[in-house]
Amino acid sequence: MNMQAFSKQVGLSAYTLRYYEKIGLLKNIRRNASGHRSYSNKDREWVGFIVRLKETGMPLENILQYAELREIGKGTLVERQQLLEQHQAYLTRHIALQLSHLEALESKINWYKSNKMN
Amino acid sequence: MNMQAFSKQVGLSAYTLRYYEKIGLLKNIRRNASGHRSYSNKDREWVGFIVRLKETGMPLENILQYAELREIGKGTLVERQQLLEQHQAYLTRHIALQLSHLEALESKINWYKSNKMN
DNA sequence: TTACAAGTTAGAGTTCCCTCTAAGTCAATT
DNA sequence: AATTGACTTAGAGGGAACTCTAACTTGTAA
Repeated sequence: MNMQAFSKQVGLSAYTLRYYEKIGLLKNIRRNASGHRSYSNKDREWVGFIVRLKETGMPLENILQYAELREIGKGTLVERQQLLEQHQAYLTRHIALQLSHLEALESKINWYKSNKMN
Repeated sequence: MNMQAFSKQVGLSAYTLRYYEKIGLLKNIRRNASGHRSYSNKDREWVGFIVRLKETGMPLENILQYAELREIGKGTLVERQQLLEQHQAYLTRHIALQLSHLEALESKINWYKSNKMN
């Protein structure tokens, strides 16, 4: 799969995909005869996971850490699990915070609604 | 209330508080005889709301928009309510997304857990 | 009365995460 | 043979949100 199609599929610009490769988040992307990148299904899965981590607020540096452990292989399974569990804890806290913010926002909106009839 | 104490209370650095003033997010902060800022309870409430909006992912530019409407006065109640309702919708979607990400993360963690016994 | 802490300003610097530019290559079409 | 379009690279540029520096003032305490 070429750059353009892959970019559309994963929702990242070609610039961003090259950037992720530059910083080491993506490795060993296959090239075709003319030197163009050719993305595989494995690449799609991996980028999908990167996007998930990113969308939940994990900085690229931390994702990179995970990526490097993954690169090393089976010996790092425990460490990777720990990283994800830490992030899970963070995300759980984050969601709780967002929910409380949503409540506060709703009560502010209700204040506006009741103030309309003044 | 002076800079230092206020900074601690609202959880923003003195730098950030000055920066917010510079970009117009904070206005008419009282000054004492020696020209130092003196924050009021109203200021604390307003900064608290700014922080809430910021923590739920609203860009400063949008918060500034709300701030400017607020500055104008009662005539902008409807507009402000609309802004908040848009943000409420955004936040609701955001939380739903985060929850789905959390689920996916948990199933990934479970995969790690079951792979331990290989 | 000199030292120190806490403030002030304008403006420069930093971090994160892209995003774009310039110059070039390659394969397919006209 | 020339044009088109999608790619390639290294490295520059950009926006958001701070964060810090330098030079200065002011009030308190020793």
